[in-house]
Amino acid sequence: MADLTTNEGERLNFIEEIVDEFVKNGGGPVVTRFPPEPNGYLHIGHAKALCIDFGIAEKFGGKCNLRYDDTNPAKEDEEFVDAIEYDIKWLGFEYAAKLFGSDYFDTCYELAEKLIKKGVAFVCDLSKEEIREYRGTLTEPGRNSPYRDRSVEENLDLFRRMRAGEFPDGSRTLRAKIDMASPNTNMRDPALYRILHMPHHQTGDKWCIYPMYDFAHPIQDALEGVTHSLCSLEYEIHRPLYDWVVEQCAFEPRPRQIEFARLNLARTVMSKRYLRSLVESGTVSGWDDPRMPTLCGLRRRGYTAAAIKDFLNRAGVAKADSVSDPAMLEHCLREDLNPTAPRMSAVIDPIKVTLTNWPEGKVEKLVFENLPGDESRGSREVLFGRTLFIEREDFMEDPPKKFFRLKPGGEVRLKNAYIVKCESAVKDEAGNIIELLCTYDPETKSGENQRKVKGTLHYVCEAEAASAEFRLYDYLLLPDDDPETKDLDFAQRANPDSIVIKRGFVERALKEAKIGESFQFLRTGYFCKDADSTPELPVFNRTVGLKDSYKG
RNA sequence: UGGGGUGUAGCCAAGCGGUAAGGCACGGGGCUUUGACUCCCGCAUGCGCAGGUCCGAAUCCUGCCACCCCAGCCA
Repeated sequence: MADLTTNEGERLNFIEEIVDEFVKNGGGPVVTRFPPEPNGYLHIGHAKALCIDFGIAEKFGGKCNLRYDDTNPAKEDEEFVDAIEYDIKWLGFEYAAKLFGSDYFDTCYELAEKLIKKGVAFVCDLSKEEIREYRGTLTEPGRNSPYRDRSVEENLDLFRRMRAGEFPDGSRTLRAKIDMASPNTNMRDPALYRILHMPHHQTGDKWCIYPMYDFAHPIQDALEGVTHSLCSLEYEIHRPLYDWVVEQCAFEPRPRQIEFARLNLARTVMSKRYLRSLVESGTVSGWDDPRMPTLCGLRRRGYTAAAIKDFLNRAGVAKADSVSDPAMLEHCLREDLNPTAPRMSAVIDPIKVTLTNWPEGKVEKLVFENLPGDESRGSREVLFGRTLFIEREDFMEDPPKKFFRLKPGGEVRLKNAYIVKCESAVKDEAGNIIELLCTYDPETKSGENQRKVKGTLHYVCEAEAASAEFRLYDYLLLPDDDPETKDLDFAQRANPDSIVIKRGFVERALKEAKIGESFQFLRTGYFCKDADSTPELPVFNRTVGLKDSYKG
């Protein structure tokens, strides 16, 4: 009988191996969950967790739930709920159910009473500071709370009154009775419930006590039938507590927590605190600034869901702390965009070219394939005439050896048009080159002549040109090894050139492009039309440049 | 100094006692009306270090080193 779980020969990551064994041992349907806290926007690090949670479910024929981890109303907000769902769907994942941790508050409460009755939880009157003092340190054991031995009746009474709102915030907690001498400080009678007189975005003012993550999460998992609760490495130390809760609540079957290393990207900071500071300080235009590692930022930049997922899959899943190279993400992006993005012409930093032997007023129509190699994408007409614009960097007055572009006396082909020769450069009083005077060879029209020249340039003809704004992005952070700034904190390592705005020209047709549409601008890179575009001035974000093997 | 983890190439990452996969990056070459794409070729006598077991060790054993996480009424 065919193996229904995994393809033969396919290498499984360590989590998949565990799940595979689970399934082969008759463990039943696989259930996972993606548990974001609705307190911010999803970023590419969350996308890794998303890929793992949904990927495992899909690979083993199971399901994955979206469950908001909303046990702390002080930090969360409804506004993030919709944004999170939008991003998940954009990535192409479909959750079996949309749930809130707060859906289980009643059950959590009942289980808390159950633990009190079992004598493994107690109401503690110690203040935050006192609890810290009693907890001990990494090397010294803690001391039992003086309230640890209250009777079940007293604990029950106190807990019910906590729920009834009789006590102020911070005055009491419900704590697990585990082991104040445990070398794992998470096991030193951790808090299970705290008092918080604060309305919750889902449950309103029904509650004034809220369960802690460590108590609520395993309960939520078990109640949903989650078989594998996948999370990042920092929760490894919480696993004994997770298992303790499952054990004490007597859940069967037991969900299993497995931890993996979170995604890190070089020159990219993913912490919510840092991203928030970038937004609030105005360093970036918002959470969806194209320089942000948030999914909305990457999307606006022109990154595709397919490329992000491909990158995450290639980066792999393991337990070793690692820092991935953004070059791999960019590779995946180009690979995704290359076969689909229409080729268009755009000149980002223009310099005027006049073809002195081209008849004044004459305009010729050229034919450009929209996507060479894919005839189904059709072609379009592009105008060509006496006045053109090329990239300033495509001309050098005194070029090095292997400069295949324009130079005095040199020839290049203008893409899909003619071979032109640079006769002279016109300068202003300051010596800046302001125009190139060239001649064209009428015998060299594309497709009609075999004469070859080494370089081919892109251009936009004046008759064709529409003004456009180009936004060129770079990392928000300076390199780690920059001697000037390497020891500074993130806030002081901001890259002043993380955005460079240019004004140039594009083919007229691009004015009609839709917001978010991606193109490859010939010889320069992949760009996507930004929402800031107006009918008069289209704006293009550089998603990623083309690879460039020219060593100037 | 306690406990929990992790160390394989510049960056990820396979490897599960039988003689170091793959991807990215990088270098060289072919093709090219995008210096793109694509196609060839190269890239760890070596697996944190030191011993040991074994015919044979990245895989097993011992010791050491480095890095990450934990002392929230955050998640």
